[in-house]
Amino acid sequence: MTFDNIDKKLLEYLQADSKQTNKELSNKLNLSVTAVYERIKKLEKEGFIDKYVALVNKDLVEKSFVAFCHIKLIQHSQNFVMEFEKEVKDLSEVLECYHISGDYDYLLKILVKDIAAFREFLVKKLTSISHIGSTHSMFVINEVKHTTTISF
Amino acid sequence: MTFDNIDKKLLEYLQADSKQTNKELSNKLNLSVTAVYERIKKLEKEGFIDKYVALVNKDLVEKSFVAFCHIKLIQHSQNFVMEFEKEVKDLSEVLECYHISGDYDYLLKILVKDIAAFREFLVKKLTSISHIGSTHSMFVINEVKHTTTISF
DNA sequence: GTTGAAACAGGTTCCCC
DNA sequence: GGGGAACCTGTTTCAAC
Repeated sequence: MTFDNIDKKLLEYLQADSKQTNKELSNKLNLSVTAVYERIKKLEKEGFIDKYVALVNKDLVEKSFVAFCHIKLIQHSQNFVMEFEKEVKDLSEVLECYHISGDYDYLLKILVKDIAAFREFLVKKLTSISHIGSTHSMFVINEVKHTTTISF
Repeated sequence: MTFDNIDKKLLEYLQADSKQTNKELSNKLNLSVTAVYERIKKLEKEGFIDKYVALVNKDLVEKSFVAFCHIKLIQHSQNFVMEFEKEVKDLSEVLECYHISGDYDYLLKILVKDIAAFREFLVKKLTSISHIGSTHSMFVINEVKHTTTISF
């Protein structure tokens, strides 16, 4: 499909603020409202836009503690990998989980209330998951940058 | 301020899909449309909702390569830290940057087109930033989980 | 907090170029 | 593909309970 520079601009605007009206977008893009509307519908239909969401301030809702956790599995048989990944997906404290190259197998981003809640999570939930060998945690001291926006 | 269980439910719904109508939300929450409307406005005004955004499918827009990059600074004087953080914020390939505990000072999440683009980014942009001591990169083999939703 | 209704704005459709 | 106008759905405001 065609995906031109106007579409890229449009995606950048919608990633910054999805509540803008088509009229506002049409001004920024020098297009008519109809054209903007059709381009957005096209981007939605073709899957360029996954979904529209509200981003919540984690500090105000008492989820201020962020940690990254490296995890090594005991074994790497397909069964072990699949079971581990399935169980991790069900943990609401785990916002992100990546299978990565390097010394460890996985990198997890964890969000909880405070360090006590993190300890609780680590002991009660994470390390009780099947097939975990070792873990290594890093605490976030400061969030320097955090965006969901892909730039073109 | 009051922030009750209905507000939490409401935030969960809006984090999952911010394009729902107030009528749909009122059904799920067993509230009137007016009540939903007022709660949302309250959550926006008090800062619980940072913003509304579109989430873009990175693979369709040719940004399929994700890497995490550990960075150690040469020195940790306030000037060095501030300069480094300022420069990192301006790099569009860096979606996230955290000051963390542990062997390295920072953890960065990088998004680019492919491994060639990553090499380019590393050599041309990242390592030319001031005060960087050493770096250590980990490539994402598979994204097991990735959500922006905070659970309550 | 609820209901209902009125006013308005924006999304959506249609027809034109 | 883009533009303009009509239409229609959802948001916003308000009054009364």
